[in-house]
Amino acid sequence: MSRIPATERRAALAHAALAVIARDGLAAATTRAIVAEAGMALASFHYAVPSRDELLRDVVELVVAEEGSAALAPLLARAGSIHEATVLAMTAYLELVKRDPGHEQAMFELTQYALRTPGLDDLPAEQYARYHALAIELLDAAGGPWRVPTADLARMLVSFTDGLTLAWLADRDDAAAARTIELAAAAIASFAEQKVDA
Amino acid sequence: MSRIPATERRAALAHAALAVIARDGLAAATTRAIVAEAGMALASFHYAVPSRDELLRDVVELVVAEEGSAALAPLLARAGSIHEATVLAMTAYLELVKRDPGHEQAMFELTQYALRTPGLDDLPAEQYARYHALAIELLDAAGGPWRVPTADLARMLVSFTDGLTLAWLADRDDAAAARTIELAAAAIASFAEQKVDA
DNA sequence: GTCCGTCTGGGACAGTTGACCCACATCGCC
DNA sequence: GGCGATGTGGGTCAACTGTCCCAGACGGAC
Repeated sequence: MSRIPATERRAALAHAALAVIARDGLAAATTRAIVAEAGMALASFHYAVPSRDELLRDVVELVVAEEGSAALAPLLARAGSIHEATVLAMTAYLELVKRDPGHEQAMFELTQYALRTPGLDDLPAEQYARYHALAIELLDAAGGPWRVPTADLARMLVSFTDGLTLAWLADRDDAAAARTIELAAAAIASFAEQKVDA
Repeated sequence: MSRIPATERRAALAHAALAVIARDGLAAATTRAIVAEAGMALASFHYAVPSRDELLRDVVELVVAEEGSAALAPLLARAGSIHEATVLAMTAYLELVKRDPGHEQAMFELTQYALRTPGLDDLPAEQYARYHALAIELLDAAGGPWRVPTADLARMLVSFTDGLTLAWLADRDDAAAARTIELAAAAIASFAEQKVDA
């Protein structure tokens, strides 16, 4: 094993941990499983990271940063109507989930774990603040102005996406998920300013 | 310890397990913690239940049955408009979550665990089928007929409730949750038949 | 009152876990 | 070319886990 600075190892361990969690679940993400995934010796773990929980904190931050900006931002540009844009964006997101369900499930597991763990219990609030901020960006890009505060609509969009994912993970019903997206998009589009017809 | 038939012990263990999971999380629900909560000897565990996973299956079924029918059904009767009824129902549900957040989080943890565990991975689909069926009942009771299939709307309602819960568990923002409910209720009410104005 | 199946309690087991320690290799710098 | 800081590897530790075993206590049927 070549010599690698501790900071790099720490990042590599976070990536390895995420891979293990996505594949086998959070419970299987033991220090041994993580270093095996990273191809390191067990001792490197506690040399690079004070504790397992500390590494999981890194993992959550990694997931939020990566998942958030990289995956969702570019989806909303084209498309004519707001309804269409919303459907496209949510469908693209669901495709992402379908392609790697474990990865998405890993996020939920990490959030639940963080909520239960002293010292990590501040993370979920941060995590969802990031999501909500991202949703605001998306809604702004999608059209607007909106008849209701964009922040409120953003929170609804995030809630909706989470619920959609959870339900699909549970029953893997592609068709039902698509119909739900259609409905949700219609609901969101109905809050657009210009759509008020009465 | 008085003599108790195995079937009763099994039920008592399931309740104890749920209590432990709600309080300390799924990871803390060891066989020892569960029997301690139930006030039993460790040996009683494997006398009453073949394995820990088998008990967790009981717990999921317990949660689905109890949570589902008992908590949500009676909430929707009164109220004038569909919008108002929806707000009332969702607010009541959120109150339930606030009163015992651990209980609600336990459900998510159990679902995630079941998805990862061979032999339990059929449970989440069943669990969500129950939720969806319950939501259909609620929507039927709330008013209707609806402009879209009730089943689709039900799935949206469940997704929405899950997402709402998840977000609130993460940031505990009561006011934001209330505003999200308002929006969601408006969205759902807009799918009511008589509300078509155009 | 005897007996047999049901239930109980304490103890034990092997396996796994997070954390740690210390002797050795390697690197950049003087 | 030596030297101190930085990284590595193997082995080890106590704690905890799910599961099991067995001797005994209790209950009701005869």
